Amino acid sequence: MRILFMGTPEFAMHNLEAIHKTNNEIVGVVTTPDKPKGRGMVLTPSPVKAYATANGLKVYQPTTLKDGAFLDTLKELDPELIIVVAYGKILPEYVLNYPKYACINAHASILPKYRGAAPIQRAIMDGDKKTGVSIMKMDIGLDTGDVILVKEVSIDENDDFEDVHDKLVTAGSEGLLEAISLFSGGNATFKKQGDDFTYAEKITKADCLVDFNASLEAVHNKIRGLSPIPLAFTKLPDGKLLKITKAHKSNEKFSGVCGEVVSLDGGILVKCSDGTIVLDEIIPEGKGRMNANAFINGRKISVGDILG
RNA sequence: CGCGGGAUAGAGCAGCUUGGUAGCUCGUCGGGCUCAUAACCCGGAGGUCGUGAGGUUCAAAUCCCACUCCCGCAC
Repeated sequence: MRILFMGTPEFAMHNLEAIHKTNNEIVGVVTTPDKPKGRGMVLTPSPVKAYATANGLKVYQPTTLKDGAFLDTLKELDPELIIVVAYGKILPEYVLNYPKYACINAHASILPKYRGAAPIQRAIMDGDKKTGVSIMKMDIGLDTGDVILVKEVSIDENDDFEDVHDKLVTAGSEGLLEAISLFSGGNATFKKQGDDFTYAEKITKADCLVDFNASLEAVHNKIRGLSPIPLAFTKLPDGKLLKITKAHKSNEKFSGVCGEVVSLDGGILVKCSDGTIVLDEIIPEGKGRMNANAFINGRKISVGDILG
């Protein structure tokens, strides 16, 4: 099958790789233009572009699809199926309607829950026990298309964003390959999503600030849902930022106020409303990641300090 | 040339402002105490202070210059 792939981040890159390894023909790869990124604002290609380039696939990086100029490229490549995974741009109707089969999209949630930008993080932060990848036929709306199939994965007690992300990459690749064969066999079916939807809002800086007045469960969910990127953080008494990369729950109870460092035995133990969160690995402002003991040994924190 | 921090013992740091060859916490090794211990006590090993047969100086981890690498923020 002649496939046009559209995507940008790492998640999409892995899906592209999975499809590329099958005998389907990838007629082109569309990704967002290179952007100045990172320290020094170096122009950096997207993970999808990096993979495509390394494997000799044709890469297209239109600034916009709205002006219709992309239609020429579309005609030239003449894809039968367009697969979109986290591309980052809204597809105009002329693109959606072009391919013989459809434009399909892999979205990292069990639709209609968590439509939008940050489905994985939101699911973990909400304490969900499972999530999944939905393969849908795209329409004009945001993640509103009819669902073709869903692959579920579990969210385990201590999974962080990266763990779930990796599970979803695998599930997503399987789902896409399955969908491709459904289309080629003429067996694709579509199911309306219904009205019971929720949105997974983009993660903001405010979402990343840990509130130790919340429950231990909520604090733990936030930390793991945001690790290893963008990372939950709190503030040290001197106002410096302290990002938290790994933490676990403790049943020990301490007296004190929420956010207080109640012990340094085995990690940085911080009191929450109904329990104690143990910070295992952190990133102090201006430093790299280090385990809690290293930070403690460096005499940067002591019992009684209030975080937040 | 987006903003900023950093490079000192295996790890995390102090010392640099007011130059005089290095210190703290942990780990590690040996010994002791103990029924026992990741606890406690005693002792030891371990550092070209990122690079430059650079500059200044009687003397540089410390001041000046160049370079390399690492990291945080922002995006």
